[in-house]
Amino acid sequence: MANLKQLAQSLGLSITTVSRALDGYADVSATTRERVREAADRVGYRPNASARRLRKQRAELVAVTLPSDPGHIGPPHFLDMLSGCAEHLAAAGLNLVIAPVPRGESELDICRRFVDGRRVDAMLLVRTKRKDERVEFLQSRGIPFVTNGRTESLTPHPYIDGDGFAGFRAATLRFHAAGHRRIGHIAGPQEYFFAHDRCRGWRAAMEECGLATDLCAEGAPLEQGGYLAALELLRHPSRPTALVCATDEMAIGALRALREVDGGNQISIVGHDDLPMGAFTSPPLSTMRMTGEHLGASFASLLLRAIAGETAEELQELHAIEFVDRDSHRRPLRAA
Amino acid sequence: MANLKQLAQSLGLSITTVSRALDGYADVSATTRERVREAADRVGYRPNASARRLRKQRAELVAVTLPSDPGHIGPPHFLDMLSGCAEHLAAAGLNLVIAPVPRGESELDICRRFVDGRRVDAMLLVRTKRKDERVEFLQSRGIPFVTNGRTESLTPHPYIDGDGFAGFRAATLRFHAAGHRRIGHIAGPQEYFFAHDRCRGWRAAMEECGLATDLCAEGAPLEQGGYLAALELLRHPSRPTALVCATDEMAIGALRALREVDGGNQISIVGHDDLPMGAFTSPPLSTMRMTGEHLGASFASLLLRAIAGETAEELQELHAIEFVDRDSHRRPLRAA
DNA sequence: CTTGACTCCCAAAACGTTTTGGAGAATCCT
DNA sequence: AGGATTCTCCAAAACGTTTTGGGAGTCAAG
Repeated sequence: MANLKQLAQSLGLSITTVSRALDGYADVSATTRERVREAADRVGYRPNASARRLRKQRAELVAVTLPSDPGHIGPPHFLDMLSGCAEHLAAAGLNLVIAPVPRGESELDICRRFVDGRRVDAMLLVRTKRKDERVEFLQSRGIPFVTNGRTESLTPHPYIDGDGFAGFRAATLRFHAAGHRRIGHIAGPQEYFFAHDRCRGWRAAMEECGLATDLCAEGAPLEQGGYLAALELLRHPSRPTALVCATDEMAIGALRALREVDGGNQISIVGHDDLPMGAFTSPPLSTMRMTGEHLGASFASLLLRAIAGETAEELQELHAIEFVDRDSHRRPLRAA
Repeated sequence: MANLKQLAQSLGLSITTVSRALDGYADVSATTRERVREAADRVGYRPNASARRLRKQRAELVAVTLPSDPGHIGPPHFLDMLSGCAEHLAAAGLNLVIAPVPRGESELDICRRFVDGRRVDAMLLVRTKRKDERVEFLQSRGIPFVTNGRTESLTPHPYIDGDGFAGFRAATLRFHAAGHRRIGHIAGPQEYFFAHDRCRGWRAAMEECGLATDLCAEGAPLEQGGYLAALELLRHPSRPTALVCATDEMAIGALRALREVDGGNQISIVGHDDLPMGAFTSPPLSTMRMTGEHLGASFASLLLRAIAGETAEELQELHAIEFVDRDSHRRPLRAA
């Protein structure tokens, strides 16, 4: 409630001494240190954050930009991730501000505002694109940041990501091993790294198996996008018998398309993200997800290490993808 | 990139003039104003946020505490709500920081830290309890805040909430009108206002219809809580034929219990929240939700008005509840 | 020529903290 | 006793902005 000056006056000490006592410096005697601390507790003194930030030239803040483009925000785990991240950051004295992108502004504008206005010490980026202007900007400014998702940036930067290539390759190979030969891919917008990475994984597997890679349709990473893409693949002269979908939401849209076209249950399907609702679709949606326990904490920890000055190469976490097998990936394979 | 001093020097002006030019004061000539603005643009000058905050005695920050108690955080819309809220606040120059509660600390501790450390100008509270110590604290400090959910606080405070009482009363009456006589309620923890409010709505309807109110079981507001509560009600000598559940998650748990006990499909059920996954349960879950378009924006707007000094009474928004009818509320009613 | 109003600008204070660079007193060593 | 060392403490600067309270200069009216 009070400030340092008043507290110092009431104790008959200088501002300096009170400040140092509270910070536990050794150059104030144990006696006065205790006296100061007790008085501070009694008055409920808390240093004024703005003043400290100005003096220490640190904002004690980190921002994460929330993409608002395609209707909604990431998987439902996303808030939990953010929350875990914020909690971990808070333990290091950093608060997390969420920065949605208002219409008419770009994510780059946001970064600029936060960085150049010295509003934050570091940034968190999600939904990276293969060529991501935010990354380029932050690199040019030399401000610490971690991305959730890789980019194709030539100079390395810290990230945390799932190995979509390996995951989608494995899923495709598994379909092949189960006898499928016409395996389609429902892809997300290819400017996003994750979408392109997953697409590459599918393509790699198909080529390893000597199969054609024409059964691929791209759509918005939403239910509707998956629906439309699936309809497109179903119109193909030789229909797919299995579908590997870039996201669960798209997979759910694809399920709707399958139901409409042939009553469903004919075509195997697998998604990615492990959305809770996947457990309730019919058939229950088989899916994949990034391994790892406390992703939010990892994210935060990478950022803290980046702030501490570790080099980008040490700060790249690529997590394996694991299958979450339910039912949709093992529809009976009928002869063509 | 530069600060006011450097910018002023490079222009041969005083700091004062540059500052006032940028803020558009009338006491600097149009000519110099333009000159300053153009120079500022060229250098990419942005005022240092910490300095401004210190001087203006405003943190330009708002915090929302994220409850971490029961495993996860609110309905999935929650992040969208927060995002909309943050966007609206940002337009007024306020940034939203999310403040999850670390283990070992209470939400009250968080409020204290943020408020007494002058880290925020206002607060947002979610998941209110009937008697909420955070509300009491903020009221005692006189800092603006808005809650998402009402409380039983004697002195009024700004809130935005759904009319759970009316919604659950209506849902119960509808079951009664459909011929149900043994209508059970699966309640959330009664210390939460929303849970108690919804329970009261059910109870009021039952009493209006002259029905006993003993078919009520309380549980954690999670799938498992609903499951256990449903099992409890199903053990009752005269089983319910319909179930009104405090949340969709609990309703989904109840559906699982029903499936296990009698193969499901015998008992009508309705939840609240309109979780996306409700569309995929079997039977598809009928539910309710708060009316209103941009809840996040409303939330933010209430807060801005609170900061502007409007009185609490003008800042209470109670939204009607609307039904989202799918299938689970109209199971055939069999004779007892 | 003086007065008052108006225009454009600025020096300095203030916000509340942290940190620098000592100062004075006590203690230790020789 | 005298110098070196250690222990406590503090005055003042600094962080970068906004705001206060004028100060010159110009112009028109008296």
